[in-house]
Amino acid sequence: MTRKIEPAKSFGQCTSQLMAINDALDILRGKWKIQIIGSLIFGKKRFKEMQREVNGITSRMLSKELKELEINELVLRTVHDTIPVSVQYELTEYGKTLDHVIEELHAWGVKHRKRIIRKRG
Amino acid sequence: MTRKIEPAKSFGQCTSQLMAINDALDILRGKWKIQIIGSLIFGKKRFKEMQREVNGITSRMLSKELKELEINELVLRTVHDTIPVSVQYELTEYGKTLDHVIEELHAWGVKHRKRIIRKRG
DNA sequence: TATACCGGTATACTTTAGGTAACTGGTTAC
DNA sequence: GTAACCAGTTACCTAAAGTATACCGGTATA
Repeated sequence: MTRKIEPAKSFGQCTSQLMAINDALDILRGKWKIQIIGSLIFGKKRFKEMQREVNGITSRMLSKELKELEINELVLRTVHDTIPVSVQYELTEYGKTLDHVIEELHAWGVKHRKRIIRKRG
Repeated sequence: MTRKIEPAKSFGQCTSQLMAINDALDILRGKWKIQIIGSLIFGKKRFKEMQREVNGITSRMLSKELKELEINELVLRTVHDTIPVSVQYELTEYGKTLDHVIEELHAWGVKHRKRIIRKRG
């Protein structure tokens, strides 16, 4: 579940910096979050559509993760009044602000991966 | 992952991008990693010194996490031949390359925290 | 002699993340 | 009428992460 955001404790800037970092990490943490965000980057998707795209995810996990992302206002869920109902998920503008974070994670991850592979020969 | 990456990419490219991101996240994963790195940012520290600084961590967890960081070459462990022995931990140059990632996480986390707190009133 | 610091281990326990599989209520197509 | 698609939910289970507590050999302090 999402870690509860706690008020800054009195002993210093450092602690509140750590909390901010952990707030960010909490949102990206878990096996599926980044993949789900990734699958929404190029546009709206329906539930089953995402389940097909995000390899190996069960409906239970997809549902759970999407709820968390929705609570954090990174993802918007829209129910269309068709018959049968269709449900669209999309990144909010706010969700898109994760761009830079993901970009940095990616850049570092690529370097790290190269380094590890080099060591192994 | 961002818009500068062309939409017409293969599934394979996407997967390897996800892997890189997850490689990076894996290293920062867990309750204590960032705090430990944080406590080393301003210089070398001894084991107990870190345990005092990283609030609430047990020696078991600190030991475990430091080992992982050492294996990933982010932290260097040095045993000094004093009596009794003292052990110093420090960030490697490689470890310091995480600073951009951490900076982005921090920047985003701060905004997120403000947003959430504003909503609560 | 007792106490506390150092850098950790060992053992046992609880909590959480995530997986499995079955099922819901509705709709459409064969 | 039965099979399949949609958008999920429910109950149960396992493995990993994390906690609690005690302990180790060695040294230093009172």
